[in-house]
Amino acid sequence: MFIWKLVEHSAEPIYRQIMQMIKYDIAVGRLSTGDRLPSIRTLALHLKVNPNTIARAYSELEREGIIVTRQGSGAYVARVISRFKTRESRSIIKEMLSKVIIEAYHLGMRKDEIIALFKEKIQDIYRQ
Amino acid sequence: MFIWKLVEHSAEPIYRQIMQMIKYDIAVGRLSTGDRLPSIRTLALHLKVNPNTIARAYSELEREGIIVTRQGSGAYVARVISRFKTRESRSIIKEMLSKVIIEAYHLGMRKDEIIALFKEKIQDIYRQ
Amino acid sequence: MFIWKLVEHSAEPIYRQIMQMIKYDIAVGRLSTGDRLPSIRTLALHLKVNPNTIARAYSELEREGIIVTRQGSGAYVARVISRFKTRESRSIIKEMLSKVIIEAYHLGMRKDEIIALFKEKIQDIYRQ
Amino acid sequence: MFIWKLVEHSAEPIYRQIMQMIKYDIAVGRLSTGDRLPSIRTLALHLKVNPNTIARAYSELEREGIIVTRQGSGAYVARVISRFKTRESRSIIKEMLSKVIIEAYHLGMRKDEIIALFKEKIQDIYRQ
DNA sequence: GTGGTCTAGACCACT
DNA sequence: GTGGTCTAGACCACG
Repeated sequence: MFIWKLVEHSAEPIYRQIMQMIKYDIAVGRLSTGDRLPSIRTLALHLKVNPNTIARAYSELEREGIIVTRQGSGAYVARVISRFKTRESRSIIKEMLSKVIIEAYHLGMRKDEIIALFKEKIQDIYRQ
Repeated sequence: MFIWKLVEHSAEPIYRQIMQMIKYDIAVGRLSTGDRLPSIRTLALHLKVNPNTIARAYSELEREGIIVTRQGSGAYVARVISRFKTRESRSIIKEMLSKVIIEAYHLGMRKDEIIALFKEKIQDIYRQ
Repeated sequence: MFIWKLVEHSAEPIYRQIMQMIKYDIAVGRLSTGDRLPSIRTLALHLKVNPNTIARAYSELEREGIIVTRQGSGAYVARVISRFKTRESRSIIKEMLSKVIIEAYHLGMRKDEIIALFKEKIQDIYRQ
Repeated sequence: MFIWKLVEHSAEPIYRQIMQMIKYDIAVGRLSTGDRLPSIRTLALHLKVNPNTIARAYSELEREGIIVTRQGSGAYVARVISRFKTRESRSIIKEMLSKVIIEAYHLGMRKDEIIALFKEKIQDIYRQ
C-alpha cells in the first residue's frame, strides 16, 4: 500500500514530512493523478500521529494545488495544473539551490561530489 | 564594509538569515579565514534587530565551526577545518537536493531549467 | 432536457451546487412554476452522484419553499410564494454583498470593474 | 482598540468570521499597512475562543497575502500587493455576485432594492 | 512576550 | 465511512 515512515525527533515538523513524502511519491510516479490517498484516520493510525496532523498536511497540500479533498469522499492527487509562474518559481528554486550548495561547501564537500549527488537525485525524479 | 540586508517578513528566522549571509560570503570568498566579523552591537544596529538575535547567529555559527569568538575581541572567520564526516554530510545534502528538485518538479519546472540554475549557482560558489 | 454539470473538486458541497443550479435556472426563467424536476434517480445517474445527495438538495429546496415534492409523483417548481420578510432578507443579502465587495477589494479589483460585473450579472437574472 | 464580535451559532466557521472582520477593517481603512493585529492570545481572550482558532484565521490570512506574521513579534497588515490575476479574480467575483443576486431573487427582492443595497455597500468600502 | 506545532478528544457536515 | 471545525492544554522556537 504505502510505505511511509517518519523521521523521529527531526527538526522538520511532522506535517511537513508528510507533505514531503507525498510530493516525493507523486514526483517519482508512485502516485498519479486521481489516485486516492489514505484517509486521514488510516494514515494517522499507520504513522502513529494525531489525525489533526495529517489533516494539516493534506490541507496544505491542497492549497498548493497538489491534492484535492472532498468531505465525505477523501483526498486525491490533483490533475497536474502546472501553474508555473516563471519568476516566482525561479527565485524560490534559486534560493533553495543556493542554500544547499553553500551548505555543501561548509561541510567540506568537493564540487564534483555535489554535482554527482545532484545528477543522481535528478535522475530519480525527472525520469525521461 | 558589509552590505547585508534582511528579507522582511520572511518565514526564515532572522538569526538563520544572518547565518546564511555570513556562510554565503565565506563561500564566495568575500570573507576569508581570520577576517573579523562586525561586533554584535554594530551589526544589530545596522540590521535594526535585537542584539540577542545576532548573538544567537554567531553562537550557532561557532557551534558549526565556521567562526570563532574570542572574549572581548570579537568574532573571526575560522580557519577552514574541513570536519567533513562523509556519511552524515552526504545524507544532509542528499536530503536538501531531494527537496529542491521535488519542489521544482511540482512548480512545473523542466529538467533542463533546474539543471541550468544548478550550474549557474555552483559556479558562483565553487569557483575554480 | 437539463444540462447541469458539477464543478469537480469544488469546495462547495455537491448538494449545494445542485440547489444553486436549480435556483439559477428558475431565476433566469429556464424553469417555471409547475415544471417537473428530474427524478432523484435520474439526476443522480446523470450527475454520477449518490441519490442521497440529490434527495438532500431537493429537501433543502423544499424547505426554502422553492420546489414542492409530491409523494410518488416527483418534484415541481413551486408557485412563486414571495415569502419576503423584509428585515431578514435585507440582512442576508447585505451580508453577502459585503463579502463579495470585500473580496473584490482584496483581490485588487477596481470599483468600476466590480460595478460592471454586477450590472452584467443583474441583467442576466432580473430581465425586465 | 478593536471592537470585533462573533455571531453565535452561525453556520460560518469562527475562523472565517475572524478573517472576514479583519478583511473588512482593512477594506474600510480601519486597519492599514503595517498596523499590528492583536496577539493571538489577546484576541482569543477577547472573543472567548480557543487560541488555535485565532491562529487558524491568521494563518489563512497570511497565505492570502493579507497579513504577515513573525514568530516572537506578532502579526501585521501586509503591504498591499495587488497580485491581481485578472482571469481568476473575475471568475471568483462573478460567481459570488451570481449567488447573491439569485438569492435575492428567490427571497422576493426587487431589482431596484438589491441595486440600492449594492450601491450602499460599495460606498462603504470603495470610498473615493 | 510572540507565533508554531502537536496531542487528545469532541462534534458536525457530507457522501 | 469521509473530511472539517473547535476546544483544552502542552511544549517549542523566536526576538
